[in-house]
Amino acid sequence: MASTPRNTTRERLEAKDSAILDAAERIFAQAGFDGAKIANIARAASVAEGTVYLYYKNKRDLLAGVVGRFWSQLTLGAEAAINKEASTTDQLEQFAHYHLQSILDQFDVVSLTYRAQPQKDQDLDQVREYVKVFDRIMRQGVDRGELPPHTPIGHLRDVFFGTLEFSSRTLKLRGRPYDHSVVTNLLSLIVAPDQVTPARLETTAPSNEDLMKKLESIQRQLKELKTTK
Amino acid sequence: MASTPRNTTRERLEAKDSAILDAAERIFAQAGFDGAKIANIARAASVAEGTVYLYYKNKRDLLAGVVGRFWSQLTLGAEAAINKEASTTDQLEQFAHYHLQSILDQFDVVSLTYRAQPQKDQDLDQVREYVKVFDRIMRQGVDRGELPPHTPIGHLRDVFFGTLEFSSRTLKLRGRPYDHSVVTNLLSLIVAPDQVTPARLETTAPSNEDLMKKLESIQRQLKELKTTK
DNA sequence: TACCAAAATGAATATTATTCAGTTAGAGTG
DNA sequence: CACTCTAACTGAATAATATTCATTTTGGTA
Repeated sequence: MASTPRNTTRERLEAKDSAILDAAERIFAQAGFDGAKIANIARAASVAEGTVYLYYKNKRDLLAGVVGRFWSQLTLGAEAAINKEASTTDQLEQFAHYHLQSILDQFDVVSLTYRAQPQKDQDLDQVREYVKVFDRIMRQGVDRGELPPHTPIGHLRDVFFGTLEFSSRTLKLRGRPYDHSVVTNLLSLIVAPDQVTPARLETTAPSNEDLMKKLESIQRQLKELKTTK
Repeated sequence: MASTPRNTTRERLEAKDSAILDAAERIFAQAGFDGAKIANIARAASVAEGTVYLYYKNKRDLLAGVVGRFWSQLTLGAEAAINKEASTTDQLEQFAHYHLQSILDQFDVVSLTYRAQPQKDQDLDQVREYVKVFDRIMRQGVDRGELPPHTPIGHLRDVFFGTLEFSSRTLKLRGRPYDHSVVTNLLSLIVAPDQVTPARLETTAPSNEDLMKKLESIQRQLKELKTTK
């Protein structure tokens, strides 16, 4: 009952909790929610099966622990990756880059996030914290006058995270690695056009080759018209 | 062995399959994947538990059946909801409206989609079919000259579906109904600026971009001519 | 009608998440 | 240091449920 209870007991408990989460993360990521057996997780963490249930109410709660820790760490990493002195555009790019890279890197854990939020239960708090990183950059951008005063931050938040997540799935599906054009493209949509060097949609200015192709197409259609007539 | 085997046996089987899918959809949507018991689904479909396994290899396969049917029907509905004569912008708006409305309406079934795609297995074919609706509109838009020739359709596809899906989650989370501003906002990002805002003043000599626009306009007029014949 | 294969049944089996009665460890106390 | 008491831990027992399979039913065909 010391007034400074920084005893080793707490440390031991936290270490064990950590070991369980480590094992669970590895096995969940590898085998998926259904494929992961509590018996295997317990063995990997060097504890008895029953011990897992002293730390987590059930399998789903254990998953929530894994996923929550993941997003917490992601939030820390994001804040480290963003230079708060930089322009809004640059900060957004830094964040988008960090986010896409991270969710590609740990795609399996990210996928588990959906299993952890059964329908209408409240979101994981840690995910909500992470999302606030975006809101902060945007609000700062408006305050600084680098974004229009009526910027619809809420809408753009869904554009930002939705696009990056779907892009990551597309890249994974095609077996492709990180692709920065995804980030460039997204940014050109979100921030005012004149703040991004390349044109909107990263559409390169039409080359003479493009013009020629278009002309050939028109020529073809003219020929068709003439023959149908 | 009739050459027209439109016997009642096949119909009976299909009706039973349908009944099983109906029951499964209802119970999966209501209770989630884990909460849904095969026993309940079988009872709701008025068949024995074993019968379910004559139609589907296992519970996950049954879920895939439910989800696949859902996206197939969505594809049909989308094609009916889109006026192929309308401008690209209008078609996109029709599709976005239809999509957002649908995934809000049947949010629970949509959520199940993720369970049906275990990690690195190939996507559900029916989802891929659905996505093609977007690609078709965009390709048509480029061909018609209503979109720039280098429009990054692949990227924009992720923007489109990612944004709408995340927006639907946000709306559900907040207990909000369908909100058309989501669609408007998204479209203003995707379609070329000059289709939403007035063109800027051009004081410089005509660029390739200007030439291209002129050509595109001509092309559009030619197409119209062709179709009116 | 009799026959046969396909379809259907549901009790039995197998797999696992979860519980709990019993055991161990280690901090506090004299 | 020995003793006590509680919190932490254990793993065999339990419960829930997905899946199987030996048996029965059905419906088309000769």
